[in-house]
Amino acid sequence: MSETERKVFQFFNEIGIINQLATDVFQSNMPDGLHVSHFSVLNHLVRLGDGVTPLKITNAFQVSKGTMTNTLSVLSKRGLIHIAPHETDGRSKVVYLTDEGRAFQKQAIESLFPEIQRINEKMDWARVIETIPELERVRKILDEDRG
Amino acid sequence: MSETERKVFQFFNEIGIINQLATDVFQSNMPDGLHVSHFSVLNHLVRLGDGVTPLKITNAFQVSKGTMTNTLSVLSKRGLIHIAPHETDGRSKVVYLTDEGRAFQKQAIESLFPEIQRINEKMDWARVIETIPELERVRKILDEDRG
DNA sequence: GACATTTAGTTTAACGTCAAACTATATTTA
DNA sequence: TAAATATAGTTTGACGTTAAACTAAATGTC
Repeated sequence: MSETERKVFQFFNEIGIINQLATDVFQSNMPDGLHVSHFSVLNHLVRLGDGVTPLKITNAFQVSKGTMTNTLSVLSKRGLIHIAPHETDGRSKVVYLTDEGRAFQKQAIESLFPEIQRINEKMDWARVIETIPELERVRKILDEDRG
Repeated sequence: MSETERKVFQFFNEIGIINQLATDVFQSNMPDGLHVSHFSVLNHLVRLGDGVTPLKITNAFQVSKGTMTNTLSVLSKRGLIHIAPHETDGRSKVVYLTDEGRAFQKQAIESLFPEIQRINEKMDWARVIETIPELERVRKILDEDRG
């Protein structure tokens, strides 16, 4: 194992641990029976636009179709999205955010602000933010690379 | 939402996506019925030393005790670890790596090297590696911060 | 146009994970 | 030392996720 390989492995290891810790914090801010994965779908729809098919969301998240069926049905039961038949394709459906869904996404993000503030003393967010361009680069390459 | 808050949110979002993509690659390199989580425990034992109680591993991974019971039982059935009674505490146990467990951990890491090489053309690993110190800093702060 | 193939979404069985209840052993306290 | 409390690990029920089988509709091919 070369030094580079060791470091690359360490990079992904750090990413994994940070993700777990951050996800736990985020999850603990989720209400009742809602999961981070539910938020993620809402967030995706807000940021990239709704009126989109389940399959498109499935591909974006690189998740199985069955998972998305389940996630969307929870969101729908909660009234956070509305699922309509596709206008021209009888096999397909179209997913829309409801006002409640948009409100929930906004509120979920804002619920993290106190958390961010609280850690502010220890964490130099400016330096953290400086790593974003490199992380974006990595993310894009991995994303393009997946089969 | 301030610019900083937006960026912090973006940081964790990038981390999450990278983690998902990388985990998927890693998972697809796992044999038969083994999961990344199983590897992670083996990796932890190799790096930080075995001869440790299940509870200690549980705390390190910030995972429920039931989860660890399950993970360790799979690893044990596979012969990758050996679970012995604790010498002085009748409630407790001690987990040891077997030779097979060590070999598996080594092999799992090495199975990623071709993957790393393959992406080499697109990815400037040197720049990626430069982010590690900042990621370590973030990880340590989040880790200390958890309740 | 009929039949085969592809595509979108659902269902099912298995498994990882969690929280909470539970068992067994240690420790504390009275 | 007896009873209460705390601790280590297991079990249980619920749920997210997966792969694979399945249904229904669209597209391609002859």
